[in-house]
Amino acid sequence: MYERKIPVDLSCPLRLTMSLIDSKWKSCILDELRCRTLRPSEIHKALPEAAPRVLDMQLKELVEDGLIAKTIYPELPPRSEYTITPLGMTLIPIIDAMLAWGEQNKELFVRKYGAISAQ
Amino acid sequence: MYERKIPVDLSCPLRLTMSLIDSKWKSCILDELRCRTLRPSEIHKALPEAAPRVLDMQLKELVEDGLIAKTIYPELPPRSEYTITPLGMTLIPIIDAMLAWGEQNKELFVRKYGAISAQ
DNA sequence: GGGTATGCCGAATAAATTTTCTGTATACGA
DNA sequence: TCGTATACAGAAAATTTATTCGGCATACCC
Repeated sequence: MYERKIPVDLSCPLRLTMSLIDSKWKSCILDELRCRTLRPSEIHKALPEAAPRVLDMQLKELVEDGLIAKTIYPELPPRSEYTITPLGMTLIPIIDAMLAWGEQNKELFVRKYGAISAQ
Repeated sequence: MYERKIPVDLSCPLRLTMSLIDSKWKSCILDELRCRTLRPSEIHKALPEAAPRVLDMQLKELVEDGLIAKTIYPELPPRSEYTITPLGMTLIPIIDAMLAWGEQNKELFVRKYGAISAQ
């Protein structure tokens, strides 16, 4: 993946948690997998705005971090599935809180930035 | 600040919330200001690992987003203070949840990455 | 004048992340 | 043989974010 040159201080619990989910699509992936199993192609369909390569990389990192699990079936054509792990499930309340916050305060920022806009 | 070329879809509530706090130090700044007013120099002291220039920029963005407020006193030498706003306070439960999660699962990732390490 | 302290900010550089493009592999069916 | 579908991954380019460097302004004190 990416070799960091500047280490991140993961002894700060806030930054540790952040580091696991603050890539562009990780929180969305966890949200998609919260209560269903999806194949890679289905995840791509669910998040069409994401570049497929990035989705693949972030899925791999989520697996490495133990937040989701991957099952590979020895079939042809190849088939695999992603599921959220018990550890990943413990992040869902945080995802939910962010979803709810965004929903509640949406109008404020639509007014400020437009529905689809720059940060 | 930074002019984005690729717009972010803020109509997704999850990504909207994320976009407000996923810069390197924003969540830490909100945590520092959660129950006290701090001067810029005090924020720098509280987060010594952050490059001062970055902290300044992220403080400015947090003000623009209405999550913190800045008071400038017309004195010399100049003095100013940052406070969290009521809107910013509504994010504190999310910060808290991430703090608690990181605290609870710290050992898992210390084993994996070391206390201070790459993502 | 020279040093301190405060708080900003422009610009260049460096690093990290995302995006795009391309290529691999396998077997099925037309 | 050719096209389809599935899934994965290397490499370069583009973009975004972070870092470093240097500078500005003001008034105080020595």
